[in-house]
Amino acid sequence: MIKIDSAILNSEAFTSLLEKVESLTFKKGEVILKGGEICKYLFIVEHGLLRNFYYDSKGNDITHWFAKEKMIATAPESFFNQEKSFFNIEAIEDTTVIAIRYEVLEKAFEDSRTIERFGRILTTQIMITLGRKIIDLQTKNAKARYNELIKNYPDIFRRVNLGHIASYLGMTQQSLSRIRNISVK
Amino acid sequence: MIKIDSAILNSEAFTSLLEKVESLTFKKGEVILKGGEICKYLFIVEHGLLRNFYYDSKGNDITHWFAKEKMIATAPESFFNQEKSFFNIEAIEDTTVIAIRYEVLEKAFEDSRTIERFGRILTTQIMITLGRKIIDLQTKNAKARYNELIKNYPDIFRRVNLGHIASYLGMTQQSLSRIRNISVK
DNA sequence: TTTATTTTTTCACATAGGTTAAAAATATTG
DNA sequence: CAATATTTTTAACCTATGTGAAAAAATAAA
Repeated sequence: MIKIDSAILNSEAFTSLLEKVESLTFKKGEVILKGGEICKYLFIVEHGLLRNFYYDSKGNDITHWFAKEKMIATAPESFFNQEKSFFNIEAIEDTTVIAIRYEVLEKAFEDSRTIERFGRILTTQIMITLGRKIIDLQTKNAKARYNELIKNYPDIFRRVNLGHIASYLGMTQQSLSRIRNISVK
Repeated sequence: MIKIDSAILNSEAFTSLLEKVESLTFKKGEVILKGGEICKYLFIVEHGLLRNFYYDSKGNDITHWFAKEKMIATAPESFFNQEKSFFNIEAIEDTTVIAIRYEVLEKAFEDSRTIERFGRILTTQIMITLGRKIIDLQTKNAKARYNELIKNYPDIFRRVNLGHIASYLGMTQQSLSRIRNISVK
């Protein structure tokens, strides 16, 4: 989950980019991107909550990422390489986003050094965040991953149902339910 | 494991950057970066094999990444943010690298649009690769992760000992040994 | 070679977490 | 408010993988 610093959001270069972006609204439950489509947008969430998910080989719905206010949501591989998406994106709450088209962002990278730099720093930080998630999955058991999540995102359990959180953590809903109840007792 | 396209390696801007980089050689077994230090270099492997690893909460040595010829090795968080490293890097084989200092790279990002773009594209592709590894850890069992690895990196078992590969795959050495022998029979 | 060292395999047993199914709780709708 | 749908919990059982220890095999060193 990547937060964009408001200093950047308020910069001149970013303001100029903002003139070329779209403001979109999604209803709770709405699917914004379906697997197989090419992801046209990079979203920055203004209000609400998006979920990036995919179907594994057995057809299970697996949450890959959540994006709440000020966070970014997209299907990275599809968006940045403009190829068919493995991921789906849906709105878990009524959500408004700033939606940046691929061509607009590429153009902004051409035109503005600041934006290109922002893009590089952003992907760098996403890279670091993903690295941390790999470490968690590689070395922590289910309970430790759960504890990590509530430490970093205490509000998530109020906003997202258990099944989605469980798959995000790499476990079944039943396991998450069991773990969390043992934690309380 | 990220490969750098030779077209980029041969570009003018990159050639100019190459004048400011260092060529370093490491002996097999040599530790190049210790956890707690600040990672000064981004390495591009010319010959040999580097291993990026860390110690988990129980003190186990966990492989995070391998980098063979034309691949990149660094401690991303430490290098890009110039903070103390969680990761260690060691040479698994006698290895020669192109070593780019942080200040040199930052300067190159300032001076050259091409290099800054290269940096952005590079971190984008690393981001995508890490995303794939998360999917594997989240949804595949030990045997499927093993099969995935031999499909993509058939030579790795000749160059790296089992324990390092096992921790990279998020399992014990004994499990990997068991899995691979069942696969054969 | 022979010996020492490192790496890999094997085995018996333990356990975290998966599976399936059902019950309970909660939310949504007419 | 009753009826229906959705989400969460519980429980019994199962399986993949971990654990600890040792043997075997491979590799390196003397």
